[in-house]
Amino acid sequence: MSVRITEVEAYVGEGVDPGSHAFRGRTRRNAIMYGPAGHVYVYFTYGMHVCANVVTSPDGIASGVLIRAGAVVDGIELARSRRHSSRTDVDLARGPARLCVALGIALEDNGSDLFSGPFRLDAPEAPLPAAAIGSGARTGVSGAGGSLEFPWRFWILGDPSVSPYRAHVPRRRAV
DNA sequence: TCCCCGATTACCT
DNA sequence: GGTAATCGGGGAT
Repeated sequence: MSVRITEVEAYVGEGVDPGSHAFRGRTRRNAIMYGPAGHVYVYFTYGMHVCANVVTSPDGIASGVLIRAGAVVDGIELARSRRHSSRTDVDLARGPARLCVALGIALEDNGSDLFSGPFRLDAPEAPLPAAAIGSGARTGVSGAGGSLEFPWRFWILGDPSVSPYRAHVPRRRAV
């Protein structure tokens, strides 16, 4: 099956981007981010969800682009069977964890190569004009990393498969 | 070891 | 619009 990617977020590396898993340096979890570009960095979060990034920098330098949402292009029956709780087709891959379920991306796919592994990334048939792409603060990232200091969320304007923007500040435990 | 909280989602009212 | 679910990462002790 395939999706057309409609929303992404960029994360760069060590000591530069406080929203990045690699901000504090290399760990077992983020090791793939430090590898060569074109590999998939998959991580587990909230005790139940999996999200996927494409590594975008040369070997030794950490970075990644989180794939946040997509619209199913082919294989919609398969996507529906994987995303049983999805009420509408537009929600099948609307959100980073939902997208992984729809595409069948699991933790064990961490590190897979987009040029030789089970997943592939194609260029769009026709590039979108810049005016069709929105940008802003990243979703769900606390602190400065989630502010407009790092306006590295990009989405296709008006596309219904783009995940809803959460403007609220992450909850903080009351004193 | 302990402990807080997260690159979220589904389901409730 | 609010919140429970659920567990591993990694900083703190």
